[in-house]
Amino acid sequence: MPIGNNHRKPRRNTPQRQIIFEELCGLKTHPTASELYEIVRKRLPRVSLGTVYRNLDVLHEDGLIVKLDLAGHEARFDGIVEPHCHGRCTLCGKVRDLPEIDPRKFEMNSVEMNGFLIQGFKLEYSGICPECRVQPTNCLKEM
Amino acid sequence: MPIGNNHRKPRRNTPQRQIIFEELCGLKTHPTASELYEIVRKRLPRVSLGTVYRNLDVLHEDGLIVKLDLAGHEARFDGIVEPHCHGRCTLCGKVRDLPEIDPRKFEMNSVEMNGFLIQGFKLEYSGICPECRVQPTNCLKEM
DNA sequence: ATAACTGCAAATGATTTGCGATCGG
DNA sequence: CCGATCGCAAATCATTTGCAGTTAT
Repeated sequence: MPIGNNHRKPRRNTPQRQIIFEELCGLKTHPTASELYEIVRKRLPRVSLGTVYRNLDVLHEDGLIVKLDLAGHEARFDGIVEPHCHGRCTLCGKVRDLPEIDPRKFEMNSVEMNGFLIQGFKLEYSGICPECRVQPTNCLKEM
Repeated sequence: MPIGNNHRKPRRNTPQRQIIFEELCGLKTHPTASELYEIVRKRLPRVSLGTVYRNLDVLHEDGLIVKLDLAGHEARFDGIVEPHCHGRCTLCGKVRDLPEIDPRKFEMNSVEMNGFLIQGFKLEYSGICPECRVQPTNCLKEM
């Protein structure tokens, strides 16, 4: 398959998918799959956790929701797809929305954003490594 | 317990811990616990995976190694504790060391660092949320 | 029709933990 | 000594998957 294969797979508009999407978008929090499952269950008592996982995958794949893989925790999901950052409170553990990165602030030790006192950050790049730029084979040895 | 409780717990210098640490520091890659287990096993045939996990925890807790919780993957470990960033290749999946962040480059769409073509990044803050700054109780409800 | 989708239950895979034995300080 | 640590095995926890029945298009 060609690079950049964005063939949208055929999707069906099932009530499960619709309700999972609706409920997620109605939240300002960042629920885990299980938390969202409990919420969705109120409207669809027979829904399964597997269906929630599968639909979150599909919605994420289609760019309709955001999947947050934050350090050392289960995945959390966000109905807001506009680019923004997240911060986890070191005291209560909650994940908060934070405004888009302001690069100049990284020079400082501790800055404030929307009342959130930022003490640290973790930055993870993605892209193409030197080897794969030359010879894009699957070299899945040393990670 | 007081904030900033850094009581160093009493540690014992076991051969297992020593060898796990040595082998990790001797690698330029970022092994998972299982990968490191296989390596350590060559010198300690009777070591258990649980011991590797427990020692990696201890070493991380004591700041002797770095634990990488990269998006959607098992944890990887790094013997280099000097601050630096990591990038995952979207083609081969390998994790690479990258130089410390250069904030100005974030303005661009695609930049290069040490031959690694950076196409995206994920930023995760940590700090104190507005509520906890006022009333630092454990409010572990909505995350 | 037919392939995407569902609920259910079992499987998976990473990590943690209980336990009785061991051993470092 | 004695409690930190070990090996081992079982447990846990999030997530995925196989399957047979269902349903959207």
